[in-house]
Amino acid sequence: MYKKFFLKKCPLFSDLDEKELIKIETISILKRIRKGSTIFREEEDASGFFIVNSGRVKIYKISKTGKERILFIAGPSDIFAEAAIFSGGTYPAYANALANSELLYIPKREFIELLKENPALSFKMLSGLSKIIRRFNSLIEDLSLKGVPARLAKYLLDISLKENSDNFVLDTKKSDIALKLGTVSETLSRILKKFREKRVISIKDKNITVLKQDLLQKIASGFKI
Amino acid sequence: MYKKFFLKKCPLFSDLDEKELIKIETISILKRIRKGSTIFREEEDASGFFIVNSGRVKIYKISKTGKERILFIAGPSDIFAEAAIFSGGTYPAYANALANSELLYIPKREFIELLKENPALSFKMLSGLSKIIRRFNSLIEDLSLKGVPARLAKYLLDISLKENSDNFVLDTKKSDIALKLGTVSETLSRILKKFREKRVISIKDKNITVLKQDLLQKIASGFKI
DNA sequence: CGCCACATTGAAGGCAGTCAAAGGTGGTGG
DNA sequence: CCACCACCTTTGACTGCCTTCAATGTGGCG
Repeated sequence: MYKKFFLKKCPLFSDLDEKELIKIETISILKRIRKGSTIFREEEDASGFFIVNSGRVKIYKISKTGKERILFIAGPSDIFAEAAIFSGGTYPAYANALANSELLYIPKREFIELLKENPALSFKMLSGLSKIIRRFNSLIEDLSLKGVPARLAKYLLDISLKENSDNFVLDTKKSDIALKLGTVSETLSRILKKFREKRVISIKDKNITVLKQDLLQKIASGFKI
Repeated sequence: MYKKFFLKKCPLFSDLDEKELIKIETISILKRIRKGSTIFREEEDASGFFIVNSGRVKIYKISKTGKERILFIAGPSDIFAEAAIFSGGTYPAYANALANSELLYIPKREFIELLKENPALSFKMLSGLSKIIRRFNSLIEDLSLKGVPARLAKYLLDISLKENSDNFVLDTKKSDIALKLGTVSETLSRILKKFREKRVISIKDKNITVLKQDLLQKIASGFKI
């Protein structure tokens, strides 16, 4: 069936056998979410977690002053809110669809039942959760050790690495990239301009070419340009 | 036996029964670490994880510029480096003893064997890991949404809550507190001075009294004094 | 007493956020 | 097909927080 195809692509379930997959498939629910819709809010009761089939979902916090901080943008085959279901009964952040999205919803109650029956699944999820810890760890490092130019440099290098090319097109609007980097669009704009002036990159709209990868790497590790 | 007593206090194992505890006890090794000693370095092979019996251990990163950023100070019954053993084969940070410390070391290989034989253990650990994720989540929130005065206010409130008193003595030197709050001692000094001037707290050396808890709470959530 | 580590204070400078305004750019409806 | 609108992006000016550097203060201990 349709859903199983997506389950297989999710690292959390990638090692499961056919029988286990079918079980998860049966308890999961396919949800179509319209762009801009809120999937859940912070403090809301966590009734389950999600896997992204298609589209993009932003997971974010809002400060008392109304400022938004994106923790994570979940794309196809990413899962989110999975930590919520073990400890605490509420979601720790907001989730909102950046595009029309197709999500697989796995209800907490049924999934926990499943875990109890399939202990091997627990072990696999341990590794999944510790990957999240790694990601948070690196996010903390980024936030506390580096300034915005370094975070941006790292972000660009990451894309360049993933696309395996010095030339790539941003798939996110710049104001969202800014939020993801923990800054605002104005600052992002200025720093991109600086990078361009220093001939570190060339940029035309969303089209970016890395001109000096070595320098960009130095900037990513804190070097001031 | 001696070791089991500490295992029980650790949230990760709090749900385990007697038999499971004994098993972990048998594979664990008691280590005495002298103040100032390095327990492991970033990128080192992760051969296992630790539980603090007594003493204090700082987990920190070092930036390219040599700046130190404390991620976490582990005290009695805290565990650290547990995420390292599931994903990635190396430690993601440095660990150094702030005081003479007694640690319980749980070797990775044996522990994984144990998990395979005792699937229920995995399930219980899931909840432990997700608690850690919650903690990271709140750390990220602190770092990215708030300024130093707010972080300091929260830090003081946390201690006050833990000690269950408006009056307490700092057990850490101020320059280390500064690092933990992601700032430097000069800034910490200035903000403490400001708090004192505004009569939010009174402070004499390491002795602090919270005078206006409500105001301190407002500061912790972003209010500017 | 004098050293050492830690703490405090002052002055200066930079990074980044906010506010405001002026370009784009794409989509919609007339 | 064009005009308008909404949204995004860019730029400028300003402000404030925090860091850095440097100097001074303080307290413990040999």
